Amino acid sequence: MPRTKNTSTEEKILAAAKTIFIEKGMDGARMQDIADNAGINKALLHYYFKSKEKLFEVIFKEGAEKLFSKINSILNSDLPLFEKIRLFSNEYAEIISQNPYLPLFVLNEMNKQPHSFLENIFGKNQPTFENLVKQIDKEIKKGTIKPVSPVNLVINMISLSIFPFVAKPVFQRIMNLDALQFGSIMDQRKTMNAEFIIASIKK
Amino acid sequence: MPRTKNTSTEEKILAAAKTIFIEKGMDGARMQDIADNAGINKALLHYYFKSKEKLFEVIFKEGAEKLFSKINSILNSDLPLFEKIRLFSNEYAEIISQNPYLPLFVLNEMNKQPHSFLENIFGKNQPTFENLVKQIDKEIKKGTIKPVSPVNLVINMISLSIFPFVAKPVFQRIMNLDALQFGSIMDQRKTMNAEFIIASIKK
DNA sequence: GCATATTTTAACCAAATGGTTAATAAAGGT
DNA sequence: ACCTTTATTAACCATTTGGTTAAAATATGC
Repeated sequence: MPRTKNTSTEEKILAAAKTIFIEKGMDGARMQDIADNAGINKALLHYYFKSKEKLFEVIFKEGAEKLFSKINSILNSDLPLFEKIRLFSNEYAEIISQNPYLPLFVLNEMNKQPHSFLENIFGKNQPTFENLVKQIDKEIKKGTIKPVSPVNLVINMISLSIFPFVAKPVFQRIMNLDALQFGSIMDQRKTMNAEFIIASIKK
Repeated sequence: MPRTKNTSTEEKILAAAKTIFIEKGMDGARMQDIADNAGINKALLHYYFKSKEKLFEVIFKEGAEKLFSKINSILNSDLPLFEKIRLFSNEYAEIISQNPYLPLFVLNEMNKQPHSFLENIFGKNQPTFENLVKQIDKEIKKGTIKPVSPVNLVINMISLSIFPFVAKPVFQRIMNLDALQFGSIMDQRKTMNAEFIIASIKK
């Protein structure tokens, strides 16, 4: 049999697990489905990753990383506020466009997994938004933006970026959009989101 | 045995099913857990509701109804635009405050259940936003608001209302908020959301 | 009070599922 | 070539799970 030697078994398993877990979630995913999707024997899953939970942990951790790592790095960078908002919206929209089903997966599991599991994964590396907070305070004093709490600003930016993808079937239905129309609206929003946010705080 | 006669068995089942399904989702929910939560024998679930899927259908339908029915009725009412935005944000925030775990449940299942299931539940009753669209066009022509697509405006309003609850564990973690702090921020947002939206479109 | 219909339960069942095992195949080292 | 280690597989196992059933309890109509 012509086995593609370049993708190792472990990589095939990870790719398959990602597909299945993100589509079905921890509870809905079946080890047999992951094995089939990877084209290997089910026992290999346990040979390489010990248990379903351990395999899930790897996939979840990677997904959470992809989803959250950029938030902090951009929002705490040294860019001017409006540029920062634009960069965040654009880059973040891009990440999510490329992984449209990732947010729902991660959010869902963060709400369902026990606290101990999350603690173990996220550990103590508490992000900090000091830079952003100072920056916003300064702009408020300068009078360039209205008084706004940094927490709510961040919540708004993230909400506008992520939620449309999480609620895709809802919006498609209530607004009667086919997949193509929905896609092009999401494309518009890549630049629009930042302008919405800026307009809402600009004085 | 002193059976509380006022709550019928069927009602007890529905209440328990709601609790378990919303907490665990279709895949994670166990019929035995629902029976235990209702304090009855598992066979009664099938006696009253035939199958897990049928029971789930009832709970999901009720949840989706609660979540979506008000969107249309408010957005298509005859109120002036800004009042409409305020009413929507306030009322919708209230609904979700009172059912904080409902959105994730509904969104999750809408993404996971087969198209046929959703078609069967939502049927043909296609909501229409004609009123709102005309209203927005009029305000744009009058020059009271910037040019904005109604679709994106509605997406923004709903995103800001719902997403913070869906992503509660995320926001609590990245912003280091305890449950109380988070709750008080959500309270602020009940009125803030509308002002954000209005500020973003006002000329 | 009694026959009938409805409700409830304990015990049971078959299928599915995560996980294991023992044997086989392939790779690596010498 | 030969031995050892690593990788892979088919068959198997125990438990869980949605669902059924037959009998018991309760309510209903007369």
